[in-house]
Amino acid sequence: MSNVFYDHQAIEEKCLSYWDELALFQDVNLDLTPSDLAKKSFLLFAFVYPSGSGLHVGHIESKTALDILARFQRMKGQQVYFPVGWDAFGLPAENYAIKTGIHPSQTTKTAIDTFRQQIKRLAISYDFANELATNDPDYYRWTQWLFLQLHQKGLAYQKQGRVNWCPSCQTVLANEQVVNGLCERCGSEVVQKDLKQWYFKIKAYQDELISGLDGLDWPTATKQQQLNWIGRHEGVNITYPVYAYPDDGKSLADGGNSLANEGNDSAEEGSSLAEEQLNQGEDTGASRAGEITCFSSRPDTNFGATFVVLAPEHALAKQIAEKNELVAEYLAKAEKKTELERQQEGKQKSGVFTGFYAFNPLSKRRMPIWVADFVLANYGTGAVVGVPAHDKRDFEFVEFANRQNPREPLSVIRVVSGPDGNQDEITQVEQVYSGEGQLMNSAFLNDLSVPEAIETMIDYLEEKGYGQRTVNYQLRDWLISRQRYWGTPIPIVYDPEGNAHLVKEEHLPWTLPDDVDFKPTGESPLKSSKEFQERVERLYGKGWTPEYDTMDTFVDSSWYFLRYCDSHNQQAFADPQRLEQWLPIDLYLIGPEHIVLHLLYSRFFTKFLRDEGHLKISEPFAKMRHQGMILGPDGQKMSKSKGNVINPDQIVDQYGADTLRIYEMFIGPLEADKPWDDRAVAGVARFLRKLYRLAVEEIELIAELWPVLDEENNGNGQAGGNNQAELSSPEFVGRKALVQKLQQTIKKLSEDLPKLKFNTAIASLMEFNNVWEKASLSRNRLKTLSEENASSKSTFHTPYLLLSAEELLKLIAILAPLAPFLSEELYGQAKYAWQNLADQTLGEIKCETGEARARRQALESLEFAASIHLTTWPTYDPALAQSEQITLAVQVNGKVRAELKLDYDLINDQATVLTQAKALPALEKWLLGQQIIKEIYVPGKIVNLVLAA
RNA sequence: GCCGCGGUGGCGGAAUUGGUAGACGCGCGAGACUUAAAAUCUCGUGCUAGCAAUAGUGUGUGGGUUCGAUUCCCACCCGCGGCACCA
Repeated sequence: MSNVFYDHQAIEEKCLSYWDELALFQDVNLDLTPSDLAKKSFLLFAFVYPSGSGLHVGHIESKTALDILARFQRMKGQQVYFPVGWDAFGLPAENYAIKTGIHPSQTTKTAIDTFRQQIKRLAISYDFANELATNDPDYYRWTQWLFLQLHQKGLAYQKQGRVNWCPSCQTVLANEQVVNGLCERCGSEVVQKDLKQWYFKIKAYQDELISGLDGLDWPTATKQQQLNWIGRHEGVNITYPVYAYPDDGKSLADGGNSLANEGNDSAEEGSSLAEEQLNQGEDTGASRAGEITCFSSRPDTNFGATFVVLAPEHALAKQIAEKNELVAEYLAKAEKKTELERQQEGKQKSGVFTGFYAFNPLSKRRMPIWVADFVLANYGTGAVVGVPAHDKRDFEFVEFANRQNPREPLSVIRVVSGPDGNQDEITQVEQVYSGEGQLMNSAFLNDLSVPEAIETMIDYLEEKGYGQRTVNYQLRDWLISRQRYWGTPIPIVYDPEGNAHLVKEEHLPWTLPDDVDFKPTGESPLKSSKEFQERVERLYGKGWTPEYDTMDTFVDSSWYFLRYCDSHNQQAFADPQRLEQWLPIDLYLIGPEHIVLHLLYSRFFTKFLRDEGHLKISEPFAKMRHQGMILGPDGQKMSKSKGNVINPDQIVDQYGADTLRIYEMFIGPLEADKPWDDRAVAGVARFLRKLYRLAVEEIELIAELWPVLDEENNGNGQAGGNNQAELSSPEFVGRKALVQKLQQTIKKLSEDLPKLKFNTAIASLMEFNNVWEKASLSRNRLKTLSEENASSKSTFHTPYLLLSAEELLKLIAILAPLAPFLSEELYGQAKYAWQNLADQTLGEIKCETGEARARRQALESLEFAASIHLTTWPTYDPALAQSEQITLAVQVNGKVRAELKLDYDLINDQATVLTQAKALPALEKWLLGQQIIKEIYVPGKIVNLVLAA
């Protein structure tokens, strides 16, 4: 018996071909009946890029997690849809093609085949009948269709402008793909280029992308990151008149108006010289030179605004540069800087004075206008007012500016008091205060709090016509053009005059040509295709040309879940009823690295298609969770260069797929990062081997013992008609504890699996296994003992069962989602061993008693499904799962001093519990001569006796 | 700087409507089997003192609330992730 060997290789091979034969979970019916609708569960795993190196252990973690859930839900009777597909376009395959000359379609196909084979080997129960790949014309035809729809609504547009360019990848990048000034893919320094590119107008949905987050069951951190990225800021756009002075000699085109009647009403004492000069405008020769609008989220501090700064890209800055060499020089320098250089300069301020002034009507102050690259062109208006007392950057800029131009220093005016009413002058950067406080030096705002002052000020500005309430967003439109080959062609053609036209819908899929030269030239590789050019001229006319750019692969991967609803549909991207039935996704498991880009884009597409009448939902992913990363044994992120990569194939070869699955689920919470531990893998393998051995022994024993079973062994653990001696026999006690543990384990798994708490679920199975092992051990001892004694003709001991057939089947069933191979094998063995017992063994048996016959027939009539994975999830009996006795901690003054064994029936009997507790011998020395002033009993939890001090 | 998450034995981690901290696994120690090793099995294992019973102490630090705090509140320290001259 103990030589039972779990031959994982043979068993896995056998199961895989058996499941293939059954087409288990393949091609599920996606047309739901109304009663099935409530039970539908659409489980989605992040789209995978099929890289050449195959599946890594990180993939396996998240795939296994969802697979366990899928299998569990199926056993619970849910209608589960668990599809798979490939994010197959992308740079690595193309770069590989450049190096080797092998066409990306070839490497991609090979990679997908490898992935699919590895996934099957791990028993991930995907529905492969609906598999899709983004490089399939059947798929990208609808990606292109989506482009057409967006274009027709004005949400896909072409724009000339400065864009991020990766010199190594030879393509533009979206803002989201630039990380700290570097290309997120290859790490090269990103430079700016002026190009005409295609954009999707995601900003059209910016408000809904915020409000839509409210009802979603997503981790709060994820929601927060999306909010940060969209970056909504309320504030006010304040417009200031701009003046030039004759001595500066650079008046702008349309100047000439005097300041005349500006700001008479709120005049304060102590006007500075500058203000007086301004107020006397005409006399000093100041001339009106247009106006400038600045965005501010802190208009309450506007009395402390002492200067204005323009971004180098600002229109006014460019205008000034035409007549001012210093400014022109600065703009030229700023333009050449890369994102990285701007960032590396960090807090090092630079800038140049323009010679112009803005007039602050509140403080009656003239504010010198500077140009500096710390102001961003594409946020707000590209111009800001400087409030150095309450903004660190502004203060640092003042320090710089006053070195640069000491003849006309910028001043620092405190307008908000600090904590404890601090009103000190601000002379050092450490004093700059951006927190809340009382307003000061601010006329009608004085003594108001910051929020009050903001409201009062905005109302005032609006009333006076100086400003207008505004909302700004950090989100920018999505640049989707890529100068690469291996992607979805943008369905646009140009007429001979260069005007863009949509490719006609009947020409979709607008196929990616094959005859291209991959060598990067800085231009789109599609330019080299003869076929592409000929196709356009044939279909659209002489002199017409195709759009040579392809789409960002995020376009492909941000609507795939819709296609899953109906992957083979030739008439539409999916059938409307299917979409309505299956969406939204019930659980999306995705790595934290996709939180910003992919999710934002997917939500944008969903909202757009809803507005077009194709979808009824506004949010695609009702519930989302993230898996953590599996780190190398050294606690570092796995990477080839560090040599700490674990190869999953090798683990499967050595220990089997179930071990790998359970190990990865066991090492820690799904969402946490956790290091790989080789020795712990072996521990999991040991656990499964023991479990298998115990189960096989029990299966055999059940089959062996049917003719001689007695009541207590075949029952459900209840006392029945046994006498006292039987009840207290070790085998009865051992069996009873085991059955109780089984009930508790079913309960634990039923609760933990839907919550994705696989680590604790597995721990409870291990606990069960430990109890089982101990019980089995004492049974074997008894057996050995009785065999020895049998020869000397003393007491003969009957072998006994620890688990009944039904109980064992329950155990095998709860194992099924976690260890699909092991449980299928055990299920098959049980079926084989227990069916047709009479045929197998009756010949050897002299006489079958009536009772034994009944037992055999009961065993034989157990119904077996074709697979354990087609059976239903076992139920548990709460009464059986509950121990009859509980152990209660008894505290004295909050410290545990004794334990009280308590019958479960007495759990609510406070008086008895307290009496029993106080009588505990262990408490004697603590209570002796002490007065108890308070007795606390929390039913089932604790007793605490509080003594007088 | 802002936003978010976290800090528990030698290690991964468990336990939260406040109720015996350390489940489960790894490692480690002792023992059994073996000529020996591996494998397997048994017992032990937070720390300190003690042969032991036992006592003290213990969930990043310092306070607070409570009969009782890993859990709640306040302040701080450290780590991780995201965003970042966003005015």
